[in-house]
Amino acid sequence: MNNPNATATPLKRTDYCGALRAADEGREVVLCGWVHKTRDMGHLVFVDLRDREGLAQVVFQSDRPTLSEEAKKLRGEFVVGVRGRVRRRSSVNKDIPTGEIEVEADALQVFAASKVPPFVVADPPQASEELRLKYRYLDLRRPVMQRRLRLRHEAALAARNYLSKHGYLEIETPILANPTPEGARDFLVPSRMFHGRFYALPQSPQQFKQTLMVAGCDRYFQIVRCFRDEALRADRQLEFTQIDIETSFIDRDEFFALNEGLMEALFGLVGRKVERPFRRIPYAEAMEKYGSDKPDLRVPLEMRDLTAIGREGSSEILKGVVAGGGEIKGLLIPGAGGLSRGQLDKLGEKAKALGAKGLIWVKKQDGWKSSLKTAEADFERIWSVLGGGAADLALLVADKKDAALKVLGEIRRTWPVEDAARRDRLEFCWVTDFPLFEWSEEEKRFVSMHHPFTMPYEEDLHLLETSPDRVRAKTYDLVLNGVEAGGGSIRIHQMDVQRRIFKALGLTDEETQAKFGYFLDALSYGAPPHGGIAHGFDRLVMFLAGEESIREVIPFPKTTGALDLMTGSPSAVDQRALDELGLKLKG
RNA sequence: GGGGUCGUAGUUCAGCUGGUUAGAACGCCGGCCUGUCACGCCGGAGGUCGCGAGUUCGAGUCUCGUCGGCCCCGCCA
Repeated sequence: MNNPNATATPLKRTDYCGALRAADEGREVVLCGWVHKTRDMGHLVFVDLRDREGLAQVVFQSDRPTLSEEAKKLRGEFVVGVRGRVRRRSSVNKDIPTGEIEVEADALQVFAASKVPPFVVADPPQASEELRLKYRYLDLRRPVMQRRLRLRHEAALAARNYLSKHGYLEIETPILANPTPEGARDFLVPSRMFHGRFYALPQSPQQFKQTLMVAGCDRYFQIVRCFRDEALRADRQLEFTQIDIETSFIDRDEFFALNEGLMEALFGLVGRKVERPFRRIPYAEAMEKYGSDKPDLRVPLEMRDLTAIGREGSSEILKGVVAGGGEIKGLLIPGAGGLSRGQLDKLGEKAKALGAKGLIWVKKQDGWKSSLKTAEADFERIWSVLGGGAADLALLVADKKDAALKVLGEIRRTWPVEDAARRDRLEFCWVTDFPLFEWSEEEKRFVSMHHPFTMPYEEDLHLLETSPDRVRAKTYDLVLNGVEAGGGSIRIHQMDVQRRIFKALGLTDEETQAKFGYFLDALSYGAPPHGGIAHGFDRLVMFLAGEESIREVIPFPKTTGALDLMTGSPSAVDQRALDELGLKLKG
């Protein structure tokens, strides 16, 4: 661009726009950044200049007519350098940190012009997420996004420092690895050297990190990308980042404390207090009380079992459910006794949508009111078990146990938390002792709930062959406000136990050898007792940023349709690439 | 794989039970303006109503299909 004011050599930045303060008054500075906004007053032109640290106001005055003319040509998102003197403003702008000062320009250099951007670069975003993703480089210029990138950096740094301080070494593991036989769908990578053979991108470095324990590394961690070819959600991406940790000679209490300290360090970055130690809730209890394996403890409601009232009470309906092997669960909602008939009907519809046959409600207002017809003594008993008061509402579901827990659990989970202070709390807990196996309807066999290397409780081992579904595993999920923030387990380090697990999973020796060959070999060369965890880094940063989607803290995320709207990936490849890999597309 | 919801100027949206010239705000372009900071004032340009079929005298509006965004279920060891 023709620019008579340009100095012979490019202007060299001395300061960030956003870093200038009243203390810089009188200094000659050079700022480099993007034109955020111009206000052309005729003989006076104001330009807000933006860089990653913030905004500064630059003023061009008519006593330098050529310079002023150049300034009038500036448009949004032009990249410029400005030299000038810092001075106090005649009227302070209290809304921005640099509002006390401005830069009186004496030189301007346009490094690059810009097309008119598809949306205005400003907070909050004035564009749909679709458009923001397509022009992510513009979206990321927004101060809020810059802060999130920085926060993510600081969180990774804090995690590294914390774990390093506790004796953990960050060790890299392969991205090109073997397909995982159980679990999520793998991303496959064809091999050019071996047609018909494939690498897989790791769902997690699980086997490698355990191998590092066998290798004597003792304490490993890695902030590592993981890949799962599954449906995307607000809190799930095809590729995501874990803080992956593994420890030898592990003491579970110490390990919980280590991880709680890590949370303390991370949330300390945003000035949030973390209350320790975290509550520990066995899986079975979590399901009974909250109907969820990741309870949101900000919701101050708990379920109770009322099956005995069905069995011993006067209601033929409840009696029938119990006789048929069902159970009765109750949820007391304090202060909800005033709900109208219409609101109660809505709740009933919601329960039905969740698969319940019906929802029973009970109130105590001028005598008992309920959708259930039964003796007063039954209501008295329900009230006594649930601890109800006059203004309260009780919701009951009589059904198969899992169904009843699920329905009331969902009502509990989505019940609005009125108290703002309560809503803002960080409610961490450990949910421990998940079942080792769960039945797969699809495969008609038991599959690992966590993964096949998870240690069962010794006292449950005798159930392995007779009632595998009743075997508890030494697992632990870290749950924060109803979101699974991390999960891990103590691993099996004895080959004989590992063999019994594989047998219970219905795998033959040949299959296990083919699928886990090297790893079983490794376990038989002196494996230390060990265990570990993996934290969802994106989800944690999301919490730190106060956001509700991990896309807000990932620079270049994919849409829920698995597309990258900026790059257009995934994309087709030409025939030569396929030929080289020995691949042929169907149809 | 299934359900819900959205798609209209560059952007965010409005547009009624189908009706003749599709609007607003911001942005953009031009002009004026010496203290603005959501600058102001005057003027202007800008539309394949996501795409494709269908119903109808007539479709932004109704139907079907399709593509895309978001949310949820399944799935996510």
